[in-house]
Amino acid sequence: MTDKTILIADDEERIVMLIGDFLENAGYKTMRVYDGEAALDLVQKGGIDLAIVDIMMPGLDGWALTREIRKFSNLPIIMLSARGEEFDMLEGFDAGIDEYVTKPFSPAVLVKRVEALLKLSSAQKNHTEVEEKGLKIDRDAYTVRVDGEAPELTLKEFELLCTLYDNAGRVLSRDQLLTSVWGYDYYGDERTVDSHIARLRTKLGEYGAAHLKTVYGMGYKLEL
Amino acid sequence: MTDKTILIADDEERIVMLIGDFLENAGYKTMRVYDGEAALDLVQKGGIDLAIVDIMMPGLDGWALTREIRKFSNLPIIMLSARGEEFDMLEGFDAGIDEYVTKPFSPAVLVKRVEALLKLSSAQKNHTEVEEKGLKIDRDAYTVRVDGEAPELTLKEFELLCTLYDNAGRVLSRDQLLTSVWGYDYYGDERTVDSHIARLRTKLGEYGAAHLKTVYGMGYKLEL
DNA sequence: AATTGTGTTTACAGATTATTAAAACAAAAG
DNA sequence: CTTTTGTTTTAATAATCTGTAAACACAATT
Repeated sequence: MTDKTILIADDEERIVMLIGDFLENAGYKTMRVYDGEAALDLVQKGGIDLAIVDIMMPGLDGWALTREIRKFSNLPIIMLSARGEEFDMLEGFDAGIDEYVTKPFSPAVLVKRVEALLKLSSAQKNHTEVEEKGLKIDRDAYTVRVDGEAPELTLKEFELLCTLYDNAGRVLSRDQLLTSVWGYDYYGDERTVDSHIARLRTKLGEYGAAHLKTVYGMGYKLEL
Repeated sequence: MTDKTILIADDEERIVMLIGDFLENAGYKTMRVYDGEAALDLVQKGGIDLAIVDIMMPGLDGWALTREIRKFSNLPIIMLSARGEEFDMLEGFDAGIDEYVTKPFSPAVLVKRVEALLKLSSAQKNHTEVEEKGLKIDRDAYTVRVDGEAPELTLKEFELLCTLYDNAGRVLSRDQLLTSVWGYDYYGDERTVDSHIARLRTKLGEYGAAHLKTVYGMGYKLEL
């Protein structure tokens, strides 16, 4: 099925349960938390495909949470705002949210938004056929083109590259890469990432050497 | 640059101008109308690549307009809805709209949606217009021609080939192939697919060897 | 310059996955 | 009923991928 995991963060337990159940009925997996810190934790761990966050939360509120997430990820974010709450939409979109929904809302509408947003972001990813300076990824065909070449990548290499690509320009730690590519329950050596990076680099040739960068003490990043 | 023409239909002049200017800045041509009838006229005349229509319009409203357009065209349509009209959106997707945006919205978001939608639909078109060299399938006659030869395929082989053909360039998992060719309720060994692929490959001769590819760890794909 | 922490490279065994061939099974045709 | 044809399963073999380790290289720190 869809197999997408959606994070719901709101301090009103009632709301979280309502949304959560509805989304699960629609075929999504959900993770439910009641404050911003917990949400941030989970997003950092990886494996989340979309987040629904309330503006008003104790501690880390919706804005702050969004800002934190945007430091390392392009995760689609839907913001929940209560009617009457000051909500400057322009500011919101600038801050990095992708959608917003005002309470009260019909859960069905929310599900539609979730679907639309997931479709949108996956469509964007799929159609990166606009030559990003030499690198072209086709997620349907599982192929890569770089500088006219079409190197044969293995599954792990391909997924690793996709993850780096989706977060292009951002440094990803080995741990983040492991949970993103290998899964959150992977137990194994962090050097594994190094090996695959190495293989990727050689397979991507000159482009790999130039754009797949190491950040000493931090991890790796792909610069487009 | 892009050279795409976008139709904007809304009775609120302010909105039309706002969207229009923004889209033109983004490199699109725009046509602006203030009611449904005028919009329908222009679409029928042709030359429109995408339409943005408001739900609330005098005369022909957004729903009716969409329904009329859908009678003769798959034109990508983005629906604008005012806050509070949210419930109606559910029907929208069924009625044939491709995207929706709630007012108030950030113009930047709208442009993003337009881009995504145009890319999506142009990709779909490309797919049907691709000239298939080498492989020709006649679904009525249940025959295949490849490199001048006309290999005799069995039913399963033929259907398997059709499925791969319809998704050419896309990797399909064994599971996807099983449900597509054998039916969703098929319970059986995934290796079955392998066997048929093997036979297809030999029957399709050189073409099969060259174009019917296996993606390690994922499944199979047909490259035209 | 030596030390320590960190990244790279290489090689390889074990694990996973795919291919092939053959046999078992099922359905249709003669 | 037998034969033929098509389909599925199984098992053996082949190909390939992947994680780890060890040696090496490089950077930062003292």
